[in-house]
Amino acid sequence: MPRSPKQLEEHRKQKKKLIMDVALELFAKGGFHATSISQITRKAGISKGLIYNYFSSKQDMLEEITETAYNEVYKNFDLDKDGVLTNEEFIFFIKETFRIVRENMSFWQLYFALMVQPGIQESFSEKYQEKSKPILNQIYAFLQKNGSTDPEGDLFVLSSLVEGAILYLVVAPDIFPSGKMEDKILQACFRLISTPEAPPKN
Amino acid sequence: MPRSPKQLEEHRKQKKKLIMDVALELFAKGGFHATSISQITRKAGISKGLIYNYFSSKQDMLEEITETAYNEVYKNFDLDKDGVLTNEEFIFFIKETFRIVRENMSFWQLYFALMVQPGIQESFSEKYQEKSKPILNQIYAFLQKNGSTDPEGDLFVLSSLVEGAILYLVVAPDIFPSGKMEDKILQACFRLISTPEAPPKN
DNA sequence: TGTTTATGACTGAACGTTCGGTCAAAAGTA
DNA sequence: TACTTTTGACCGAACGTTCAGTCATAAACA
Repeated sequence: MPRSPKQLEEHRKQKKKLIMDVALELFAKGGFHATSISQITRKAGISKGLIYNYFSSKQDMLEEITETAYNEVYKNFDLDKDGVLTNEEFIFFIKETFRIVRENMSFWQLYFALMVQPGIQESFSEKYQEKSKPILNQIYAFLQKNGSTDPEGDLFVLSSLVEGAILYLVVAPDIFPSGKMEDKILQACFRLISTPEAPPKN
Repeated sequence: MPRSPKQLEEHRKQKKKLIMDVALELFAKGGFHATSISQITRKAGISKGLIYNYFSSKQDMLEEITETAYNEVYKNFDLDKDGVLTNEEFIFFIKETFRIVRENMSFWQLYFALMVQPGIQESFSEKYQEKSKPILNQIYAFLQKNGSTDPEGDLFVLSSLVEGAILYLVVAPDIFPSGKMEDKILQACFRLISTPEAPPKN
């Protein structure tokens, strides 16, 4: 249809993105199995067959969507890796987390669905753990630096708190007064990481 | 006539429970839409038709399962209602929560799936909120008693922490060293509810 | 003309659901 | 006791429907 090979590739890229965006939204809202190819094509304004010019199967589509989405997510987490996190960087990290979740609600909805029901995408949990490991390691080091005697356990507690809050944000975004709650979670984090002897001045 | 009505009813009750147990497990593991009636009947050792002597539809089955399961869950939460929670009762409450989750893993897996994807069971989230409201109210009062200046916000933070931990417990039960982590969560709760001026002796 | 995107009617498999019918067991009858 | 009647749990083939995926064809460029 278009002209040069360059333009061609560009066009394919855009079409693929359109399909993936629509599919992600429908998968997130209704679930993978409950969403039909026809629904996707209807909403994307394309034909059924075209899907299979871009993806080899519905399953493949899901995998490409999750792969792309969490690459998108994690490329935003480039705190300088060399040193251990400062307090400011930790605050930034938490705020970034909430910002990213708020801007990719559909993905995070799908994320929880795939976490809870691993049968839908076999390797999702493992892949995700792998991707998030460097970040968790930084938090781990941050906890050690802050005098934690059980950084593993404290990391778990912190993760629970943040993941729980994200779950609320995703499940009930209109109940969640996000500005205030972000601050509350941040405060709670500092309460949890500070050693009992020396409470933080923050 | 044939069997006595008493015997009959008892038998029906048991059969229904068998079907519901099997279905709950499969729904939890594989998801509602991905689980077929045939799978359920195969695992329960019954015929396809029998399902429809006990339930009017697959959807109805899901609704009866969730209704029964969370009645089961909440009947165990009978702390004496009159007064405000003591510290000991609060500790008991958290420990009970984890115990109940550990003993009903399948339900809680399904719970998260239905929370994240409300399309599967329309009224689930609302029904669940209604059931859990009295408990949350008790915690709310407990937070007020403990000097919280923002019990609403603190309740949210506490809920996030506990729900996040439960999510971990459900998603990765073998990674979660449950004994230790329960204690950690409990400690974290007390850190969060204590006023900054007067840290708890616990 | 040759190449590639795009279409949508089509297919076979699998799904939830239905229904005519079977059968073990209890109650009635003698 | 032995035979008949009556019940409802139970079965599984078959139904209509929906699904993911296919393919012959057309349209739009080069």
